[in-house]
Order: sequence, then structure tokens, then C-alpha cells
Amino acid sequence: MIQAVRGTKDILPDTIDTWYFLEETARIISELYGYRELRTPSFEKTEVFSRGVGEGTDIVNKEMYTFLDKGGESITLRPEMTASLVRAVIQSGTYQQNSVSKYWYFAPFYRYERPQKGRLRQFHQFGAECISSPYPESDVEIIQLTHSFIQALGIEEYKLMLNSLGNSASRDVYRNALIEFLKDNKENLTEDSRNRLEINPLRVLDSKAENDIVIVKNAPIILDYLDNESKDHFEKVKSLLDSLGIGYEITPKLVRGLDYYCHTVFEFQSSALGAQDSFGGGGRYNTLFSQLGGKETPAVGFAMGVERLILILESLNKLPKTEAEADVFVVSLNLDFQAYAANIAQILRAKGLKTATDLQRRSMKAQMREANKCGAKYAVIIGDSEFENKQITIKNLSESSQETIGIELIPEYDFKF
RNA sequence: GCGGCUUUAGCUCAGUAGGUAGAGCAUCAGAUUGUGGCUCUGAGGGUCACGGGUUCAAAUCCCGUAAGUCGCCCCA
Repeated sequence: MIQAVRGTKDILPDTIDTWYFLEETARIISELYGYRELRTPSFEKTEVFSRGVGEGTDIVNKEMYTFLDKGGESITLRPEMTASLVRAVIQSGTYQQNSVSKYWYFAPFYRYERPQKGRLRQFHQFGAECISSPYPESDVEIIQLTHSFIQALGIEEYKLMLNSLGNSASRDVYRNALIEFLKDNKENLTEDSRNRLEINPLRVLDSKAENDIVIVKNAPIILDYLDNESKDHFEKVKSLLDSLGIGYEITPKLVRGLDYYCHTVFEFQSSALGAQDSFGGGGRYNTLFSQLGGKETPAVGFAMGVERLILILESLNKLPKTEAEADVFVVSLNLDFQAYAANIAQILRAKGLKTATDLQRRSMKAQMREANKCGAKYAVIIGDSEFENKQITIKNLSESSQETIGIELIPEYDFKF
């Protein structure tokens, strides 16, 4: 048997209603906030991500699906959306107009990682990006949007972790202070953290190794290094969230794994998930446009892991019910009635009823069972007398009542659901 | 990329000290032939993940591979 590639999953009809629900909710909420959907190709030139996401990140170093195409160009399956989206916006030139533009997406992404629950090699994200506003109002709008979305799904128990990385000036000062501190404790750090000390020292704060956690406890805190501009920005974000009644937890050690973030960063966590407890996150990125060759443009955005949301909904028992396959099942008692039955089915479909017929030439009993199994509320029965008199018998399966009517009356017959 | 656990019918799982496999659910068919859901009866369905090895004999022991899962790592 040929199996699906490791870390990939088929979405079968029995779970498709969950996907429709998430896609619909994502679209409706995004549009309520004035965001428009943007789609990009699922692969890009590799430099989009190596320059965009950052050479020091694990995503770029270890997790990308990169290959040479037949023309010798290095191509990468997108591991996330923001870099692609920024590339597309720069290319389209729309951001030049210096007015805010707002985009959302719901799409598959690819990372070569060891699969686990909630961690796949092809996975889906719903996200949104607000481009061209440097102001905290846009940070808050993004968080507000995610909040609305999570609420619309019926998820109430989750944590919003919030932090500020400040502007590049304060970040540099902090970075130096942190390196200084970590160097003093170098002997006690894990090997991973010692390596990161050189490449991306902020990530050491995120370490889960016990040794590191003990050391990091006393590390300098970025919030103490914010300059006035950065501090004002963060304070404004907090007070706006407060007035909106959106709860959050200040988490000075939250740094996130993509290089392009500055100022506000945030992450959503749920205890329903286990080791992969984060189901969404985002932040501000003011330098990404220039890194990708565009005009310097401030922006902020978020992404949520769709498969992880589904796991949460599952644990809360809030998955949408599967839709019935059919409203009406046409039972035909004789092969000679096939054409008649097919015509009846067409009339019913024209009324907007989901209509199924027997495709296995089975007995009446089996067809009735099938009607029941596919969730139909009505069975339409065609036997000798119906066929001869141009009639059908309509049986209400839940009430076990039935009546026989002429086919000309089908269009106005009142099927109740 | 590293470590632990798991892998038997479509699904969930039994399988005792090595002797070529069982249950429940699901599927299908019947219960006097134009009526389903309940009940009863019966049937089909498994190269026991894959590949080696030990043995007269392996689902059962050993090795390897793959996939899943839980951690590490990373992130959504």
C-alpha cells in the first residue's frame, strides 16, 4: 500500500465540515475587520525566506523543503506566509500608496520537521497582516481580530502572552546586555544555548532545559531596556487591550523564532495541546519590507495553526456536526423505473434538496436502510402503482407517516426539515 | 536530528509458556417476497506494518526499516 508522505494528512469527508467551519469563520471575521484575502504561489525563490525569515532561524536552517528546479533555480515550499505576502505586496506596488492595506490568508505550509501531534510537514495557517501603520492601534486591531476569531470558534480557555522587543535601537542595547550576562554563565548553559548565544541570543530565553531556565531567571529583562518610543508604543498597546477587555499576560521571555519581529510580539497558548501548546502568534515587523528590497514599511500580523485549533475544538467537544449526505433518498422497486426515478431526483434537486438514489440495484429493504443511514429525512418510494399513475410516495422517516401525490405536485410539496 | 512507547479485520482492541488468529462495532444478506431505525440469525473480510534472523514451528523471541505517538528540539 502506498502511504501518504510522512507528516501529511488526508482530509476525508467525515471531517470536512470542520474545515468548512474554520474557513468560513476565518473569512467572515476577517471581512468584518476590512481585510481582503490574498493568495500566493505555494513556492517561492529560496531567498524570499532566507532573507525574509532570517538566516539564523531553525526554519531556514533545518526545516525548509528546498530544491533546484530544472532551470537550476533554488526553490522553496513556503514555510510561512509573511515573507511571501510581503514579497507579493512589494511586487504589486500597492503599498506605495502609503495607505493602510490589510490582508488575510488560509493556506497550507511546509516544514521538514519530525512529526508529532499538532506538528505536521504540511499544515495550515490562518493569518492576517496589517500593512503601513506604525501605530499601536494596528497591533491591537490584529490581536482583536484573533480574539474575535477564537471566540467565534467557541474557545474560551486560552492564554495570550504578550511582550515587546522594542525598536532596533533598544533591542541592540538589550542584546548586548544579554550576551554579556550569558557569557558570564556560559559554563552552565546547555550546548544548544551556547550555540545560540552567538547566532540569536534572544532565543536562549525560550529554552526549556532546566539548567537554562535557572540561569535565565536572573537574566536582564528586555522591558527594562526599552527606550521612550518603544515604551510608549507598548504602553499604548496594553491600555487599548485593557479598554477592550482583552486579557493578556506580560511574558518578558517571549521572543519568537522569526528574526523579523520588533515591538509587540504575542502568542496564544492552550493547555489542550501538550508539548505543542502554542496555537498562534504574531507581532510587528517594521524591517521586513526593506529586507526584501521594498520601501521601508511598518506592518503587523499573526498566524494560527489550523490543525492545532482543530485539536483544541476536539478536546472541548466543539467540532461541528457532520452534515447529512442527503435530505431525500429515492427508493425504486424495479429496474424498469430507473429513468422515472432519475427524473424525480432531478425535480427534487431543483427544489434545492440533497437527493440520493440507489446505485447498487438493491432490494427495497436495503434501500430503506440506506435512506436511514445517509441521514435522509424523507424517502421517496417508486413502485408499480406510483410508476403507472405518475405518482410518488413520500415517507417521512422520523414520523413514519407517508402520502402519495402526483408528480406535478412535487414542486409545491412542503418538505419540512 | 536524538531518546521512550506503539503498530493484529474498515474502526477499537484481545491473543495466555513460540504450534499458521478472535471479540465488539461497522459492512452485507435473511427473518414467508411494496417499507427503514430496535431485535434475532447468518455471511464476507486479516501475506498479524515491512524486510531479515533464530526455531521442526514466530503475531508471539532477536535485528533492521517505515509509520504513529510522547518527550528533546522547534514552532502554528
